[in-house]
Amino acid sequence: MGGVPETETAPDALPEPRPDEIRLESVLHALADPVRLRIVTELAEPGAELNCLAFDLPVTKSTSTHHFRVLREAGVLRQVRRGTSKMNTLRRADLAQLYPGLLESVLAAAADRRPHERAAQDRSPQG
Amino acid sequence: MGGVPETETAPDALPEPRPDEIRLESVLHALADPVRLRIVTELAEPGAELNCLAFDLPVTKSTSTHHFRVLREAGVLRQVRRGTSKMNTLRRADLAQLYPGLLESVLAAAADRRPHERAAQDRSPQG
DNA sequence: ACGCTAGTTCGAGATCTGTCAAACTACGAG
DNA sequence: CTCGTAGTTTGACAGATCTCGAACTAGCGT
Repeated sequence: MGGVPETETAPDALPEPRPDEIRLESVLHALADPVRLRIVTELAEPGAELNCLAFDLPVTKSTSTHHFRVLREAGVLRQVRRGTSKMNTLRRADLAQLYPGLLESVLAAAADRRPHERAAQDRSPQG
Repeated sequence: MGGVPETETAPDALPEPRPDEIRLESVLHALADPVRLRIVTELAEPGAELNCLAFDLPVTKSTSTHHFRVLREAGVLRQVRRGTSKMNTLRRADLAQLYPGLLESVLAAAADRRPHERAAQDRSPQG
């Protein structure tokens, strides 16, 4: 199970995989869940550094913890303790170096899918 | 069970989701499995149109069938009956239009991860 | 010390997933 | 019609995953 080594990326950062430990399958699996994909898209806002409960997730706290752990252990995000909270940031640089364009295309695709809230059916059957 | 509508993309094509039915999460989930990722990378060879057993997969026939179905129902590949075989092709155009750059970056990442097998001694020792 | 807020850990349950073996279907060749 | 090849379907099983509630830990303010 827990195979994530203690990386001294930051003093208060939780254990996360080193770049060479990040596996493509794990990243894809981490991104394949709706809740986690939502976390990642919200975290993709420029300069976003949010604590876990700052997200509007349709799950309980314990389930949130689970999803954040999956994302962290896959190498998608970093969690840093800060007071009573934990700040989350995307590991954009690491992912961009390992899998160039991957995160960007996923974010773009997810961003395209999200506007179902503002523009549900934009497509007219007749064109 | 089968929620995949019959799309008349080709006369002998197996039922597959229409482009607007392809969900990002399903694609990511389909690509998150090592066996399926391998299928996709082999299928990414230019002009590749392979039948199911043309792949060197470490699983039995029934498991192969399962994986091909997952990929097809996710919209990643297309299966066309041809004689006694089924030819598989990537739905590159559809995916590129829906999620630009996604498949490409996944393929590039997978190709970088895989060279331990096909190009192990390919790196020219001397110029 | 006390409580509040943020988050984890611990079962537990329901569902999904990957895998196999065996039996089955479908097409083509002889 | 019979045989072989290609693939599917079914049933089963082990393990992963998502989810929850309840109890627990850790820092901050008063």
